Amino acid sequence: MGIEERKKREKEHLKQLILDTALKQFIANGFEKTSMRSISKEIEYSPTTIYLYFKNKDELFFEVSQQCFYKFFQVLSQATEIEHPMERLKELGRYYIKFALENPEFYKLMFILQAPMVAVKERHERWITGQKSHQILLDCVRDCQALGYFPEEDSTHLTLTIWSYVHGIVTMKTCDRLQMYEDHDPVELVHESLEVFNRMLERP
Amino acid sequence: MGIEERKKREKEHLKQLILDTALKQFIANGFEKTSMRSISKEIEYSPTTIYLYFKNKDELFFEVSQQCFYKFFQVLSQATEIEHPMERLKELGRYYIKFALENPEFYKLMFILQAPMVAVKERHERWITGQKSHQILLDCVRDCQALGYFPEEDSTHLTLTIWSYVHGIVTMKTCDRLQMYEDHDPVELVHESLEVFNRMLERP
DNA sequence: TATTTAACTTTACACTGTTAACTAACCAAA
DNA sequence: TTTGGTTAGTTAACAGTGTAAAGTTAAATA
Repeated sequence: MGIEERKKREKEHLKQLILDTALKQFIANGFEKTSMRSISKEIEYSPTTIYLYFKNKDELFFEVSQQCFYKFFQVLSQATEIEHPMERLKELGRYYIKFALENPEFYKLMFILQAPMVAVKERHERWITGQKSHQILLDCVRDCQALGYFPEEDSTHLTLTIWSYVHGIVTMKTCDRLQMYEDHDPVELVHESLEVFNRMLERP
Repeated sequence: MGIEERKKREKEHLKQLILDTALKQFIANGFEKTSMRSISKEIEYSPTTIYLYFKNKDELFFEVSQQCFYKFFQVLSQATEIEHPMERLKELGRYYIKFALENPEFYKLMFILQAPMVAVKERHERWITGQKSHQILLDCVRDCQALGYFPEEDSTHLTLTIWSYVHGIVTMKTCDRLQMYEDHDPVELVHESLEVFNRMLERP
């Protein structure tokens, strides 16, 4: 029965087209200006067709965020090549910041906007994609501790603390709050601050 | 000419009523569900009346955010009583987190949402209320450095780094991203992490 | 060939921010 | 006292949003 197979393929294809178009408009215009109608217009289907493939806007953007997390994971994975865990930790920070500054709209969707989390909650699903990236950082922290760094700190709490800092500086930039430092270039501030933090990490 | 005085008073009164109502609905229902129309309904004026007092929604919520910053400033000011700057720094962190966890909608408006910053940009205005709170932290950091802590770090960069951490952990909680740590209570995680960070700060 | 099913569209509802045109009250000058 | 202008507020309207319900059309099955 190849017909059903073909139909299933076509359905999957349209679903992917919706996702790709959402992602595309999202990069181009941001979350606020990407609507069910604007997506439907671009793919030349009626707005309500999207609802045959996604429960609602939250679900759609949850799945878009999944794709972002996949890219994010790939970027962070680059750092795993570095052998010395402390160097790897610092490189992870740099890759994290690089990704966030280059893809601010992705970053907001992944870590700030409510939409995807609403979907997670309603599905009673675990936020696996997020956890996967987090695991890279956790492993690195544990490797550092095995070498004597951060003795007696709980690895989970320490990981959260490091992640929070990076998340904080990046969010500050992405949400335009570094304007406060009037005579400083925001991007430069981010990098200067990361260096301060790295020095804090390395103190014995 | 007392008549004009009275009229001016009445105008000011209505403007304040709009602001208060916006703030109130904001606390109760959050930004998303607070609309020009919902505010106008509560104060029993037509929706367009608000536009006689505020240029648009961004301006209105910028002014609401100013009020939030005032409260925020007052909370942080409590810490200035503590004499030892290192103790004061840690207490500032606790007050910061307390404020953010108790007023998540305020916090989002102040540090995450675009609306108020759009207004700041259009006004070509300086973000003074934000700077005022920041100054408390900066002063404290400088006092710490005067006592020999964090030698050779640029005080501005260091302040930004500390602020970024606190902002990061708080944003993680406020934006529901601590769900990732499935078997942990989010609020507990925040406090555990703050302790880790405080220990990092105190290392000589 | 008749009936069911799947894929999609049309229509509609209840919202949103915002603009332009209108109205009614008040105040000052002729 | 009447006229004209200003002020404060309203109504109507536009263009947009997410989404549910009902209707359509073509293909698959009995």
